[in-house]
This record gives sequence, structure tokens and C-alpha cells, in this order.
Amino acid sequence: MESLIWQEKLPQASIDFNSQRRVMDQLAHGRDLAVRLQTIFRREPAQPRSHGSVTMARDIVEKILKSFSDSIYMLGAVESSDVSGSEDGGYEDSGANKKKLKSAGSKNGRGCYKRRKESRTWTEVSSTVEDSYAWRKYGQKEIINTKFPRCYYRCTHKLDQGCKATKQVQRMEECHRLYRITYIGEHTCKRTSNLSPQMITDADPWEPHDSAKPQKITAIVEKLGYFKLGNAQSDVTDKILLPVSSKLDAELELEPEPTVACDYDFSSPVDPDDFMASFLHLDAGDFALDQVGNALL
DNA sequence: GTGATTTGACCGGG
DNA sequence: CCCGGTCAAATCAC
Repeated sequence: MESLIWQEKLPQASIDFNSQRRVMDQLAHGRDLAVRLQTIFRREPAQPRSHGSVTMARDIVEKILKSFSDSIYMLGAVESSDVSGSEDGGYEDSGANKKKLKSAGSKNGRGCYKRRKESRTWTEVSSTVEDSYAWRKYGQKEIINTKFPRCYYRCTHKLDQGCKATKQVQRMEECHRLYRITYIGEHTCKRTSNLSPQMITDADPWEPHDSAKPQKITAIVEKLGYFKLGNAQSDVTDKILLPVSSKLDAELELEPEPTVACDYDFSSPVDPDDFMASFLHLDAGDFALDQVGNALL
């Protein structure tokens, strides 16, 4: 998949932060959808009756994706251009540099924490929040204009090994069974856990046998697969696809409703055209390739 | 008892 | 002042 380095710096552009942020969000959304399309086409061999159109669609999706990625790259470069570099890419605001530091231990010993401003950051979209690292949840926030809260995790070895890695997990609105995972900072810890992904999978309690919906959704996620946005960096790129984790569902108090955006029955072999029609909320018969672009933009 | 999670408070950037 | 990120006391789970 294409490489996308959000932190790379380019000359400053004249666009205010909030506008840029909104544009970035929209572009990221578009890119997510394009990635999903790309994943679908890559996984499904061309079928006789749709071979030509599917091949053409693949090319179009590639171009759409490249367009989104290039745009995000340029904006992303602007985003970070006002951040002065720090040596370790981790926390800054240390001591004397702080613009304003309230008296130590302002209240109950709080108030002197340091805020992460720059570190290596990349985003992934995955069907599971699990990866090969041990994480400890330290917060959850409702984010305005988003349907689901964002969960904050830090490396379990932050205290004993000073590992600065954190991640933020947010359920995607477009497809409730997928998570947008933002990794911030890289692990400096030695991994002591040799827990395999499959062991995690086995421990996952959310595989009811009496409910068709979760099975269907799991099948969808497996079809859609695991994909990654951003620059390949961490070990988690090597992880295998896992069944959907129920943990976040419980945390978010979600009902096991099937997502609308991904409401497609994968019980039979997938026809990309049919799936696309379903994915874009079109009647199968009305589906045409140019609608893919229209729906994405 | 120990470690993980929850959750309201706090802080800083915009 | 708003909002997202972090802290840490309280609570939970094992």
C-alpha cells in the first residue's frame, strides 16, 4: 500500500488550522472509502461477467486513492509545519520551556503533566483493536460531531520501561465494526508478552452461535480485511486479521446492530458489482462504475 | 493484594 | 472559552 508520512514537513501554506483539519477529515474519509474499495477488488478475483468493468474499477480506485493520499500528504505536511522539532519526538514542554506552568501540584498533585505535541504518528483501520503490544486504557472521551467515543491507550510498559507509545481508538461511523486506530510514538519497550494473535482471538467472547448478525458482520470484516493507512512502521503491520473484538462494544455500550454501510450478505460468493451497489446504497441493477466516484466524492 | 479499567477533573492549544 | 488529551482516585476483576 502506498506510503503516507503525515509528519513530513513542507513549506508553510496559508490555511487556518480548523479549516485544514476539516478538509483533512473529509479527505481521510474519502480515502478510507477508497481503501475499502481497493481491498474489495484485490480480494475478489474478476468474475467472467464483470471482468472488464472490475478491472477498470480497480484502476479508477487506485487513482482515487492516490488522489486522496496526495492531497492528504500535502495537507498533512502543512499541519505539522508549525511544530518545531524536538529531539526525541516525544513529550516536550519540559520545565523552562513551558509558557505557563502552574505551581507544582496545583491540585491533588495534578496539573503538571506534559502534553505530547510531536511524535511519529500513523493511522490504521482495522477490524480489531488488538495488536501484538500490551496496552493499558487510560481514558475515554466523547468527541464532538462523532458518534462514538474515543478511547485512549498507553503502553503497559510506560512506567517500568518508559515506553511512550500511545494509541487512540475510534470506531468508524461508516462501518461500525471497523476501528480507526491512531498510533502515536513508537514502542521503546521490550515486549515480554508472547501472546499470539490467535490466543487473543480465542479469548474473544464475542462469537455467539445463536446470532446470525454478528456472524454476518464478522464475515463482512473478514471479506473487507485488515488494511492500513499511513506509513508502515510498526510490528502491527504484520498482524493477521482477527475476528471483531467485542470489547469495545461493551465499552461503548453498543447494541450488536449490523452496520448499514456494510450491510451485505457474504454468505455466498461475492460479486464486486453487487457488493459495490450494496455498499453505496444503490440498487444492484442501477450500479454503474461512475457512481463509485460520485459516491466517494 | 495487585493490576486493569472507569470516570470526572484538570490542563494546554487554538 | 471550548475541546481533546491526560491524570489519578475510585472501582472492578481476578
